[in-house]
Amino acid sequence: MEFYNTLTRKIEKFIPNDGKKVKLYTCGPTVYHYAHLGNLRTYICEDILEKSLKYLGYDVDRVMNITDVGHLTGDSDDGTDKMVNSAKKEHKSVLDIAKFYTDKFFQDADKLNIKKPDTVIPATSLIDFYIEIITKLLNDGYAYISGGNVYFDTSKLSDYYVLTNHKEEELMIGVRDDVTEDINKKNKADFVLWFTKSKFDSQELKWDSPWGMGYPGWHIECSGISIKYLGEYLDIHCGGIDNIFPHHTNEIAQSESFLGHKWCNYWFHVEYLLDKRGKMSKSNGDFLTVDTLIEHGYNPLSYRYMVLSSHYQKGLLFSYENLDTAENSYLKLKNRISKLNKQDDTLDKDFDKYNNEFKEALSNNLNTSLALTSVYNVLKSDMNDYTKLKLINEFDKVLSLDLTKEEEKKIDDKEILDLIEKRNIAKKNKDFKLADSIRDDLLNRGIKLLDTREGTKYEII
RNA sequence: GGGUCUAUAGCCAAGUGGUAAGGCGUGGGACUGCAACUCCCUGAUCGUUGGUUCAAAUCCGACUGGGCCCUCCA
Repeated sequence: MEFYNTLTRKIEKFIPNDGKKVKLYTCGPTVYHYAHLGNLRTYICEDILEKSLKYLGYDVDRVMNITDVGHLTGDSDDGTDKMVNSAKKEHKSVLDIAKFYTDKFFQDADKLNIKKPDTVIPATSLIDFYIEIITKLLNDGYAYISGGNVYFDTSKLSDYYVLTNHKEEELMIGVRDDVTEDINKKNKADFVLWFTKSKFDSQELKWDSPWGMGYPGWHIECSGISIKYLGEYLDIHCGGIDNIFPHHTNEIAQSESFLGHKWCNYWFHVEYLLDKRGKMSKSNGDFLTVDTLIEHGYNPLSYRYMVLSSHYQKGLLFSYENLDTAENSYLKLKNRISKLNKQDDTLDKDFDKYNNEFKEALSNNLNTSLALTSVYNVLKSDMNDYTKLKLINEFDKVLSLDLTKEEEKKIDDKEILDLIEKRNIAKKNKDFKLADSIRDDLLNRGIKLLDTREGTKYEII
């Protein structure tokens, strides 16, 4: 298995710390709003990573956090936590909001066949441990108190910028004009570990700490949750590319200073979903969600297909034209598969050959586009249908496109058959007007007639 | 300004030194009363430019275009 490691900026062979056991951490959602399709692209790719590792024989232990505290608002610097903002707007408590959006997130993920990680931890559940980490960092001289807050001192590290290759002198201050410089910091890159006083004072969630009532900084939760649930040595840490700096950079700084050794060997980052205006985000561009797809009549899995047909390291342009293409391809593919004969047969000797081709695609930096091609290659091969179905079922453990799942028919079969019979009589009498009107009426009800050599059949669309 | 990813047919995209997979669409044909479905056929010298090599889309250099990051973001 090889994939691109942001830490070394190379495609590398993946070697876990402990044989076939993989410790995988993924940054979870900030639950103050719906997840948009861009967010979900990352989770689809991470889902593929987890399932690929398992398919290739690894034992994966995966943890995801839920950020239910401490993320500032981005739309403007108006001094409220995003969670608090939403809570006020919707007249609910902060934790109610968090629960609502957490549930919604997993429902959406489920519609895209994204498996829920084994362990999902809300950030607010581990405050004591963050305090423990911060206390040690203070004692060891990696942190300092200033203006009532605890800061991480980045000058104590020789390679704070490992992940980005930045040079501190070259960094611009205040790139975004809605952010003001914090005068309590000793160094430009220092960041807050614990807030007791901040310009953002309307935080509702506060906890007692050795430094006073307050709340944790924006990066400590991932370090804390990861170390607590996956131990001191992490194999892979995932997230969207926007997390590389500062979030993941800061996680490395605080985690390794706390642990006293290298923490995580592989960093896996997923590129953006773009629209004509640039990246899709909560404050820019069209805010598209799974519900948007459904409202427009798309199968959510068509979006998954679209994501898989691209590569996680490439920006993917979202447009309805591209989605139409994906849906069309996806439905055609399912249709071809549904025509395979389901009778038992002997397993073809080429089973392994195609299975290995699929595994190689995954091993090759998670080449999902090639993995999809494997499905087409199987369909085109001269193996028997039984073997084809068996292979496609195996592939779908990773692809998760419901490739062999038949739609449920909830329609009165007898009524349809009667109408088909009526249409056939009309056709025989060359009353094409009546025949076509029956066909159109059924189509409007979502029933498509198929005139085949074996007679007229129908399918639900 | 610095960093990072990226550039293959109308669109998505494979290719990891030996003269361009696959999917969708388009056009043509078969099938059909007409259509849909299905099947067959159909397309590109790889952003530009130097270099290395017997040989480069693939390696090296320069340039150009696009995305993103530089304390909200997946």
